[in-house]
Amino acid sequence: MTSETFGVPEKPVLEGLEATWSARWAEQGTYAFDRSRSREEIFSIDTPPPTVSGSLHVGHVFSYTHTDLIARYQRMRGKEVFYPMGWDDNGLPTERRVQNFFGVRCDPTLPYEAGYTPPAEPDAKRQVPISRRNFIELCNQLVEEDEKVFEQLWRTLGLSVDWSQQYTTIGDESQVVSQRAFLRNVARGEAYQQDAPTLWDVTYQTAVAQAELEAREYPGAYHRVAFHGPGADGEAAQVFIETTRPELIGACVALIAHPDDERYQPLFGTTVTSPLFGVEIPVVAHTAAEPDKGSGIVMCCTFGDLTDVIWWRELQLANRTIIGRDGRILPDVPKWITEPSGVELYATLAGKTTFTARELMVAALKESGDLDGDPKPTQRMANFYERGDKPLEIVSTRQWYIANGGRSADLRAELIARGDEIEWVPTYMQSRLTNWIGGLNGDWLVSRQRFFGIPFPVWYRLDAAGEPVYDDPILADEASLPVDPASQAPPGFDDSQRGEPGGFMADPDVLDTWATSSLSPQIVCGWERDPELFAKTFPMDLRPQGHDIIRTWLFSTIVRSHLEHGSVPWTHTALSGFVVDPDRKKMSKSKGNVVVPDEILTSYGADAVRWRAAGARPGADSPFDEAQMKVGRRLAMKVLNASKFVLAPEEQYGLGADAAHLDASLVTEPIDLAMLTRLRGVVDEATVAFDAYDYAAALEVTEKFFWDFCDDYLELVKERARRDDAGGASAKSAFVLALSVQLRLLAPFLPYVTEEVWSWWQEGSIHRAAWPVNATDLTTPEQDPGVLAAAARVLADIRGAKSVAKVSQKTEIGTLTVTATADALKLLALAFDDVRAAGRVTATPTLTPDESTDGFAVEAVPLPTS
RNA sequence: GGGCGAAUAGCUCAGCUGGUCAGAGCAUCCGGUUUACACCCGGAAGGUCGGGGGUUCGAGCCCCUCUUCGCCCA
Repeated sequence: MTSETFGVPEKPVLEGLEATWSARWAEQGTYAFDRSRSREEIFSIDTPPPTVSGSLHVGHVFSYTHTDLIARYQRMRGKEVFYPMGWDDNGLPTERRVQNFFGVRCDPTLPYEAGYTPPAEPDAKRQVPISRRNFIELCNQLVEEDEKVFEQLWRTLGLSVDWSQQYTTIGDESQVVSQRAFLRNVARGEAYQQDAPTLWDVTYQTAVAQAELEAREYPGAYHRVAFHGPGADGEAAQVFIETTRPELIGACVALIAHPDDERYQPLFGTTVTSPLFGVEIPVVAHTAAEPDKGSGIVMCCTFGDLTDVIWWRELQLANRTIIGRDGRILPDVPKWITEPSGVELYATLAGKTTFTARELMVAALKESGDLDGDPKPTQRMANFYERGDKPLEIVSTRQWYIANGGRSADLRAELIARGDEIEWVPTYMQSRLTNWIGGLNGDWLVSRQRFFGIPFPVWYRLDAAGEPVYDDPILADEASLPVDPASQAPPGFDDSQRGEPGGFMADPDVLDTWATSSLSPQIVCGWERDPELFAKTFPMDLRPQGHDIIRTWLFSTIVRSHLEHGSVPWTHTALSGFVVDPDRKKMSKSKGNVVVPDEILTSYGADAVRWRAAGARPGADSPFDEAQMKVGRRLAMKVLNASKFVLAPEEQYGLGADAAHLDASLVTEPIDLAMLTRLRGVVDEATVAFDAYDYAAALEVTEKFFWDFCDDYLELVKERARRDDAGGASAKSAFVLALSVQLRLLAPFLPYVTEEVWSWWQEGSIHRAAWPVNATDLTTPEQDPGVLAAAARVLADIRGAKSVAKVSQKTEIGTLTVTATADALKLLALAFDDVRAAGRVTATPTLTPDESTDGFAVEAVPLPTS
């Protein structure tokens, strides 16, 4: 084999490696999944589908790199890696992006318009209403373009994904899986519909699940308001409550105080009347009332907050809804308000926003004298939908739920136990799941009043009056999935009966996006579609994800798998931290501190960016620091240059070593053997670290060795390596043996530069090569690594002497005295010729044994330069 | 208020079950045009390991407590 076949470039560069090799990998199917392998040989990864309507930032780049490190390691260990990529295009983020991008909005009442073209100059403020089908077409069009951009970025980054295995959360396969899983939940009684108080976002006009809540500070004011009771002797007595929401007085159903609160004990069981409306209100006791808050007695409404819901449920209070889904006061005067003045007041509130209604109420309370003092401003915690900017209202609506343990202690215990079956990286993250499950207080609300999502495979019969019969839904047949009930008629009906009395109507809602992504293992593994694949990949081996979505994605995936399969969805989960800006603040678009991945990939190269990502340990947040990328780039560059030096022919000033030198029997020099002995330790450590998903530690130990290899060993031995004798052969063989092992150890981190170098002298892709194993890759005899350490130590002191003398490192050493213990000197002697050559020691050195010395004492005197 | 995590050189972090554990890289400073590499090489300086207690022959490492920061949940 001559060097012409492969060839080492004169001046290797990093530029262009991404384009060259990502194309080659695609062409040669380097990362293609071979499904003929057995379950034991397969490692399956439940990749997080990124939200395509968002933009990728450097945090994504880091966490996807972390997964890829594991994928590449497992592949080199001989596993067939099942590594698909998904795109999360389902749901509200896409709707919002389509609205802004095209300047349209969905109006489900409009008819479909074939060949519709959106406005040429989109105006986000004047969105053109279009039909649901047109809207969805635009969603599909946009996500397709977004997904191409994402794929290109992932390919450049070098993710070893099998690109033939892609899915989207809105795609047909996801629809089939989501609908089928839902139908089975219904059949087993795990999914049900209920008319119940629901957290409602008035902006997006949709129900919101507990997991999507976010508590935020919200400015408000305490209003001290009088309710009226009969005094002891028939005189009117006043009971003061403090509320931040006086507009809800008309929805008041009870006043509640703590049972031990002596101030209010006489009132329990009696009634008072509400101010302005004169409605009779019971006074009751409940332990959730806080005596030291405000006046200690609180007004319970339909519904001001989640505590009101608890009271409503536990105390069986009346339902007095006055706020509609649009967040405005309902138009009709409620039947419980009968006082003429109350009716009149209500009429002025009807149709107003809660904000306006509050102002009107405050004015009326002031006038009637029921407001005590001025409102006291406060910051209260209010629940928000995580994407919304108005506090959530609680309205009564009919929604679909899936059991998640929120209403069953047994199920909670089972789900917590599933968490125990999973290996967590890092382990402490498990407590976040356990705590979350423990704190659940309601089932999982899965219906959303949105458009771009997977529809419920459900219709409702219409009775003779045209009213839907919700108790007896018509469910789609599994064989007919995916189904769109809005355009398809249920079994036994035809479309002319849609909306007619005696006919049917479609369930108008779509499934929560988490209801689909919670099935990602079922989607990618081919549940019910490809039983052979499913058996070989499920339960999956690894779920990588961010720690911020443990309560949503991780938890809901466990729920679905537990309910459907009675198993965990995967055996391991690895949680990535965030990339934070240098001030340790989370990166977000609104703060303007987002680092765009393309820029750093272009400036430093994929290998350098991956190197930096690998330095962030699992679960730990990592501040972004561009200076760090330079270090990764330097490592990649060093790999190129050191490899070139070893492999290039002599006419290129290389050592001319090649694959033919991969012969352990040629390595005879003690220092060469010592270096390889140390490398064996590195292989062991890196392997142990990777097995524990600690890629950062694997990189650290490998990198440390590599720099020492370059700076000390290579420098010590390179003169001898040029010789044409046994000593030269020993060095060349040691070089290529060490290079082969190190390239493979670095391959998961630096896939481009290691592949490039591998191609100079080896057949096939390094990424399909075997992870180094000492028993086969490093079979040289054991040698005390102290030989190398001693030589490196003395060489460092010689360099130091030249540095202090401010002379060139080329300067010859005239006097050299080394003092150390006899044993240490013995080790040094085994490599002393190399030390003398590397240090340019021309004079005869003096070696002085001294058992009292610790380490080496070196005195080196450079010769004066002429 | 509860849970989890973190606090080690100017910066980013290693320091595994207590005994060469006071380290690395970056930045800084000094020096070197060295036929692998100026996208380089060598060298130096830098910290009473957040504060206070305790356990121990011995503590960044274990226990208690306080302070600060981050995330999650109330």
